[in-house]
Amino acid sequence: MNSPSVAVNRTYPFPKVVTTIEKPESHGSDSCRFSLSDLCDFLGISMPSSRKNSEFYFQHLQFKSGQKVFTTGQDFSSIYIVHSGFLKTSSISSSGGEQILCFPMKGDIMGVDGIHSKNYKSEVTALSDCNLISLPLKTLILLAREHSELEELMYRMISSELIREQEMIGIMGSQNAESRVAFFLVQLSDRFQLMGYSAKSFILRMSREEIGSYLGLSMETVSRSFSQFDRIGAINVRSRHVSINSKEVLEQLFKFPESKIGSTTKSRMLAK
Amino acid sequence: MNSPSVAVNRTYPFPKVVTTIEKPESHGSDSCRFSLSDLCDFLGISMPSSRKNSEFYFQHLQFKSGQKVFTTGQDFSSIYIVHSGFLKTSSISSSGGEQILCFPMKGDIMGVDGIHSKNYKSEVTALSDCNLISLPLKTLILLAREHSELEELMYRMISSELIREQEMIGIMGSQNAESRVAFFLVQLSDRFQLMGYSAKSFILRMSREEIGSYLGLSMETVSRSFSQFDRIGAINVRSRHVSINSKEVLEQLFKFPESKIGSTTKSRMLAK
DNA sequence: CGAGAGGTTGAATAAAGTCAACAAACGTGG
DNA sequence: CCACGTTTGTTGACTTTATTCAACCTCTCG
Repeated sequence: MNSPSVAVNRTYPFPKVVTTIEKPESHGSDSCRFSLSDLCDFLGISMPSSRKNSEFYFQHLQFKSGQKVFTTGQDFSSIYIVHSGFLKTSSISSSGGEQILCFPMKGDIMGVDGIHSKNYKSEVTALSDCNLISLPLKTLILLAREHSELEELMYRMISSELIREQEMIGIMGSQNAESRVAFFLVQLSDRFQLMGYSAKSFILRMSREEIGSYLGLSMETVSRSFSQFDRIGAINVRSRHVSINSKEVLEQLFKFPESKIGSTTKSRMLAK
Repeated sequence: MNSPSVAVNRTYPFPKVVTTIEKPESHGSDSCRFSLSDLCDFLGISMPSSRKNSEFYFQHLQFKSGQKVFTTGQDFSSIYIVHSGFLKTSSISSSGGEQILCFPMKGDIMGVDGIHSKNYKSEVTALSDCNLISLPLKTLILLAREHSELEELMYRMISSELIREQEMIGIMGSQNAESRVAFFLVQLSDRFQLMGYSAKSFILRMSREEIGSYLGLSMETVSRSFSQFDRIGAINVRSRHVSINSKEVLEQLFKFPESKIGSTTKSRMLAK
């Protein structure tokens, strides 16, 4: 609970931001400590009655754009919650390629895959300056025992991650390129709305290549889909600036198609 | 804790097995009740010290091939552990198609996606006669509080599910058809070995179509890949009977390829 | 203002999906 | 136990889709 963001930064230096690493003391001390009451507040749950007056602190870490929060194989101890900012989580495939798994933002949980074998299976990189809350699993479990609301929320957040991944598998398994890109835009728009930002107009924090990896497509295909959506008037894209003119059209594009069914299968379905 | 498998069966009848549903009492009572000590034994953990002499039972449910364990949208209360048998979990996509998510077998956990909003997001169907242990979440949480080994195992099992799904996303996002099919075979072989069955020769419990859905491929493509592997001598396939001649070759097929990188990306990687 | 990273677009290619026809396996009842 | 209908799996020919490659554009930021 001492020397806040330094420890993390030092372990996984990132070229671009080396110069900014050595002055974490510039954060006010209250920007590095996050009380239990702050946490409960942030998560929208009540304070545990048993700790109403306890001074209990979590680490509140700051990351610059480009820095890694943790990397594949690193020893696990904490899960992280995004307080602000945008990130990407990725895993390295057997043949060395990067696979983007998700783009965490405010309220998202990260690092759960580290629980299983006590080392992270994925890595997380900040796509913008970020504030994260570090929740050591041991602490969390102890707190959960005396605060069932927190306990339930933990399980629900993890379950929700699982559902998100299931949805992703479904999309990758059955949707064509345009439909995937439409899904991405709708998902992002919904997310921004939930965070209180504009659902109609936003800036992409990730590159076309990262979007492609996330969706299982090549960068060129993502770019072409964007251009196509722009052409039909559903959106306006100008490099990373996106505005959505018709979410309905995007939703149609997302829900309608469905390739890869196999025609034998299809005709047999109709046969009944 | 009464009328064991009936309750589940009655709620989700499956045409094919209707005749076998009405006699669940034929199971001996000890085949329907599964003590805490049995559970700990099965999971490979010690008994909680606080309950060394407690008579505590879980439901031990039997399902016939084809029956559904739970369906999408159904109220959540329990997670399930596979004691024996083979199953499939699937979700229905927005356009009505079935997406297979995994093929649970001995030791696997099912239903975690139900925690988030108190109703299951996927559905589970038995592919063979099965024995499942029903673990009501409430009970499990209470037990976990007084038995940290169980608590840790719970978290680890869920985390492991998340990792499995991440791997699946990686494969769907970046591997070609043959490589996916090779992965499927290797995974299955490993799994059988772990359960003490032959890793070299086994019977597929699922159809080509189900494999295709699982891997994001059409049935025809799966069939062609099988034939191809047979042709090069890596395996022998005869309908659902598979024997593996060279796991090494399959592993190569799985690890090597990697399409969908995008050539622009590729040349830029080399440029550095 | 210039270099380099990031993004777009067209043309060619490869990969997987589609359609169709057939074959093998299964199981049900005569 | 065999015959027949149904379901499941295989294979070839063709089409569609997305990737690949290459050239060019455009932002950004140092």
